[in-house]
Amino acid sequence: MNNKDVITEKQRKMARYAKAMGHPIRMYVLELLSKQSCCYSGDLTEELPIVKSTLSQHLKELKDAGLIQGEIEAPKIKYCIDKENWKEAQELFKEFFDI
Amino acid sequence: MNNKDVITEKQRKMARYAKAMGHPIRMYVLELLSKQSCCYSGDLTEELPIVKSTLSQHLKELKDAGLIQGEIEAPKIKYCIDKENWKEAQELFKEFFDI
DNA sequence: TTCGTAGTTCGTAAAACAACGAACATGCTT
DNA sequence: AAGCATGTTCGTTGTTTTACGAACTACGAA
Repeated sequence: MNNKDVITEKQRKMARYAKAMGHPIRMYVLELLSKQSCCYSGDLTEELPIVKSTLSQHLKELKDAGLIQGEIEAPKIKYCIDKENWKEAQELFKEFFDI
Repeated sequence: MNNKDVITEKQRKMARYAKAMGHPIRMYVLELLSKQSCCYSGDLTEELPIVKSTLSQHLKELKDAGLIQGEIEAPKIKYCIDKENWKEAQELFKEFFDI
């Protein structure tokens, strides 16, 4: 109906991923996970200059964006990259930056 | 230098670029400019479902993030990719996604 | 000089984000 | 059952983002 809707689905998806990556703390977490397969929230709270509730919110955002996933490993939660979406993001950025 | 600051300069820079890319309108503009070298604000207002003042704000954000630059060509303003920073972003994302 | 075009800036309002501490939920271990 | 460890959720606060229309600025043309 709206012929002014020129924004593509790819652009929306990339914006969604990019937005999730738009905070230093979240970039830190993503880079860590992309390199070491998994980690626990507690590991991060020790290293990072934020309290656990704030970290929890950042992790939730990354999860909502689909970039990471959490697996219960009581009483902890193991976080890893969501490989499927990670790959999609990878492809999108690759195509976007023409690399 | 704060030695408790585990967040790297690269992570901060990427977060800054990612944040600027974190909106569909801005992704649209960036993709357009990455493909056609330049455009005018008026061209965009016609295509996009937002008013010119809103577009102006988005362009300002892209400019502040360093991803685009504007050149006065009275009475218009010609927008292009900021090639130097674009290249930096390219490298950062490339390294980050390991591509 | 006055008018029109092209954009930016200002003022405003609603929504989203970011951070914290307190309270809560969960599931081991005594 | 009671306590502990690990996180999440809630409530609050202040900031930032997104969007709009109105007002403004800059410049070229009539």
